[in-house]
Amino acid sequence: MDFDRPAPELAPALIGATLTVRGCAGIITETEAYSPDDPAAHSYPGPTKRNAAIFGPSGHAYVYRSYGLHWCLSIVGQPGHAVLIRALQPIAGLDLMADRRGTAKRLALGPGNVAQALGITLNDYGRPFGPPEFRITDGAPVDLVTGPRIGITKAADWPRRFGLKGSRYLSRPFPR
DNA sequence: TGATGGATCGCCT
DNA sequence: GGCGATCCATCAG
Repeated sequence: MDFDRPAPELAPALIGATLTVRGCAGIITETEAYSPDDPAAHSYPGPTKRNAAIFGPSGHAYVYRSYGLHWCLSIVGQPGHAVLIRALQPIAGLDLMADRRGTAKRLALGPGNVAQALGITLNDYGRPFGPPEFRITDGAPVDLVTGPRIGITKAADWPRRFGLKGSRYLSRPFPR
């Protein structure tokens, strides 16, 4: 996987890839692209202490807290570019995920749930993807669906949400 | 130095 | 479908 590219290219490329984190793994079914020219992106105001990882090397994790209580995981592309992981189809470590989630349903649908299921916290801020226990591996080519983004107020209608076509493992359906 | 407002989720009706 | 929980970087004064 070549991470060193703009988010709008990297986000669709990640769909169908497998994300492995410390014994848990899932197929990436939903992503959103955030580029530095995007008013909704955390990198939009330029580098700060909080978003420093987005301006660091590609293929690293950018972790942030959402609404004061959820962790969310993004993957850094070119400087200033990041891709939010919004949903996974769990394929390994289901018991551990269910344990962390407190339920066996919707194990990793929605960015907050993905991070919770995988045990992602600020400890993983800036961590590189690559080692066996923390990596992303390419999947077979897949069909995609595209739509407006979720949960943001600025430029929400930019078609920068990507999903695995026909998947049951989406945080929400895509509009037609 | 204080106020503000999110790349959300789950429970309640 | 509507709302409360709860943190902290950023911005205004």
